[in-house]
Amino acid sequence: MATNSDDKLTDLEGAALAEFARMGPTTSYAVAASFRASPSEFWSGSAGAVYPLTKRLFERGLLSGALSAQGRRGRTDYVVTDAGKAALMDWLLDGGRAAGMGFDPLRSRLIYLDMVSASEREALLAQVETWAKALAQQQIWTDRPLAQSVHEAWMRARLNFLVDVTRIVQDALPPTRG
Amino acid sequence: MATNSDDKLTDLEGAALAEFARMGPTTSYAVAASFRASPSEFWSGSAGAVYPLTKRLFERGLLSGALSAQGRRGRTDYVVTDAGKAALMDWLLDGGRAAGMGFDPLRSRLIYLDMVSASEREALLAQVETWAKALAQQQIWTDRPLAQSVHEAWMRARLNFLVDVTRIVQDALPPTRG
DNA sequence: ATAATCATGTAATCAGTTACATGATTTT
DNA sequence: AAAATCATGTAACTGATTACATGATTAT
Repeated sequence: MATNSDDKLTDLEGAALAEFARMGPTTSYAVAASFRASPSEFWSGSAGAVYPLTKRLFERGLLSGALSAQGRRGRTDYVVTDAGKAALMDWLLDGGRAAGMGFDPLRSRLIYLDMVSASEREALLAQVETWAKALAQQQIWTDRPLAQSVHEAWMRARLNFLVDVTRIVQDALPPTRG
Repeated sequence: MATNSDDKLTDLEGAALAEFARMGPTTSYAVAASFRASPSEFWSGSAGAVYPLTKRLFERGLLSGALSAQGRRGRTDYVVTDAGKAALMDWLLDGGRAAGMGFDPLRSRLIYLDMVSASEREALLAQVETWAKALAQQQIWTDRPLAQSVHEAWMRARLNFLVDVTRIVQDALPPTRG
């Protein structure tokens, strides 16, 4: 028999499956909207991303689609299958991948901060601090306390990182030009 | 006159330009190697990514390529042009983008952690902690003290986040099943 | 001599982006 | 009636992935 659980879920696929699982039988549209509502700029939640992705998950047997017949409007409500639940757990509990460093636009820049002048450096750090503080106070997931708590913890950690790194940079780099 | 600085650099392009700037006249091969050596799993540093990217930057006038004639081996050493330096600074000092949340594989999973049992949850957090601690102690950029310091600060922040979040999850979720 | 590394590139594929297109339903 | 939102999807494009292919140079 052909094994169809060839490869692991991508992070976007995993997150999408989790959203379908969380929201019960629901549409691609709703999942896309929930990505757009998240504070991460990383996944656009565009139709061009989510509809093909949903189709993929469906074809792999991880979602089953029941077209809801109420009204004449075309609408497919998906449910996570048993295979889908197993794949979701594999993704969710994958400690190796969870431990990865991911991508951070601030960190990516900081390692080159010796290329700019002290004033430019300070301006950048000050600007990021302002915006990070604003983001930290936002109520985003009023309906999902765990997600909101995680977000707040993340923003706290990021702010601490910023303070830490500001001190490091101050110490490591001369006050004039790098 | 045709303006050719239409759009901004992507993060990968910015980082690549910065690497070219840092390493002086050097090859795509060397830049790719430096991406592979970085602790981030995010950019593969594969030839298929870096050679086309270098070509793009060259065609946009941000890099100029001087083919080094020593030996018969084909080899192009690139230098960052003045336009390239300007573009690099635009990317590097873009506070708005630097303040973005990026992508974190742990954070992406944590917000769904109410879907698993207490023991699974604890196993995941413990596993991530172990691996994160291992990563935190690695000496990666022995030749680049700023990059190394930033990396260490990042891993510290990530570990603090993990501790913080572990407490939050413990408080928020019942000890048995979510 | 052999193996490792330096160096460049392409091919097939995959998955994402923005933008467009359509039309039903619901709210104002 | 008009506007907003729900809902689905496609098209053109961009950029990244893995894998392959080639060959020179350097180290063992």
